[in-house]
Amino acid sequence: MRALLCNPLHSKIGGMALEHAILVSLLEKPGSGYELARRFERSIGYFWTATHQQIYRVLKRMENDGWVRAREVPQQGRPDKREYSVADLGHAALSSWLHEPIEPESVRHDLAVKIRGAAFDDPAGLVREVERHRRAHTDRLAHYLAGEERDFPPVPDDGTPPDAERELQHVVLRGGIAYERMMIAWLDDVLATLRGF
Amino acid sequence: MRALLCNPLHSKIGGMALEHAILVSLLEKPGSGYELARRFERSIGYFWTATHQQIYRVLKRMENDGWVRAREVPQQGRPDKREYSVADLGHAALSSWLHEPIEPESVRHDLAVKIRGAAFDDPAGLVREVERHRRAHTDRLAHYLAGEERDFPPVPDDGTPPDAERELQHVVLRGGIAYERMMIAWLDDVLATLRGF
DNA sequence: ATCGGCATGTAAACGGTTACATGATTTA
DNA sequence: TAAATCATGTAACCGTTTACATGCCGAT
Repeated sequence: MRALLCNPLHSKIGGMALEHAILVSLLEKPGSGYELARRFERSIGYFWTATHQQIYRVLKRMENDGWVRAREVPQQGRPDKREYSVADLGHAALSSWLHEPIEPESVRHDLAVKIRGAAFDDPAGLVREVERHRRAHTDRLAHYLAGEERDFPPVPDDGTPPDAERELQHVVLRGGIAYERMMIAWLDDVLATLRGF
Repeated sequence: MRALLCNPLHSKIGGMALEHAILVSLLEKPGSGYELARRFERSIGYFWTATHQQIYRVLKRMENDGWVRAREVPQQGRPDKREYSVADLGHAALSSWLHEPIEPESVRHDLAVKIRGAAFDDPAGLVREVERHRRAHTDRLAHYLAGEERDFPPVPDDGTPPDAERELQHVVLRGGIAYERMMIAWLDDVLATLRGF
């Protein structure tokens, strides 16, 4: 018996958000592939990682699809660059992605696997590794807090209308801060547990 | 000029933790591919997802490598199954993975991309989506809390030595609980921000 | 009879990672 | 003169996702 083909037209639901992350970043500010790669090591990169190879490949595809436009920018003292900005098609693609629901993300949490695995090996041996992770998270927290102070100083409410772009960047950053604080507290819990053996 | 080959012997640092998640799960309790797939929808699956196709493929590779052993188990009223358990080589592989450091995981956070993208579309239109996510997280929290009550009831300290396997499973579950609580609080923050426009 | 659960797979497409590659300019 | 930064790629590999596929059993 033949199986039914049941997906007529709609291509790839979910997944593949790199395009969208790039669109958002280019809407916030146009830039070259190189500049995007830099941003993916900072702001945007805190919740979506990508390497320059990936970015160049995807950028090329997006240009072919008419999602972005490139402009040659001659520079002095530096190689020329191709500055990308979002075209109407790209803006529309982002908009339709924003309107389709995505599944609450499935987690990949190596450290949790390690912690449960430690029961069959050497629990105390994991302490150093967990401490390393705790340090990484306190570093990131400090970095986020510094960024918050720098970019989002408290403003007295003077009736000026809120800037959506800015407010939304801030609430995402607050999410990062909450995440790091939660992780640090949890890793303390893990350390206390490991040291109990 | 020729580039130097600079990785002599060690294959793939990082990545590829599915093997290790399977090893941990099989150490906790031997089982068939099908049973593992079930577990990856529950307990272990809360911090590492995998489909049955992936599991069967990896299981076969692990069997070839001598990491796991299969035992044919005839069943009545059901198809026979191949029950896997961890071999010495697998235990050793897990142990060496546990001892090598891993990078604190890089996050992939679709929703954060959406939230920043909403500034260029319709911020208010995201409210329903964020509410959906909030509901998913409260459901998962309730589920975790029920599991905690069921599997980890409070025990008066009567001097019996702590069970590492159990304690470590519990601390991982507490991590899941802390994560869901953090997410719910943050999503409330996001909703308040979105409603402010 | 059909549906859901048990049980095990193959194959294609896609996304991400790593290694390799080039070449200019500024700074130490 | 060496290292770091700017700038842009190609190729191979590997892991993940999705679609397709089979067949038995028990319950409704």
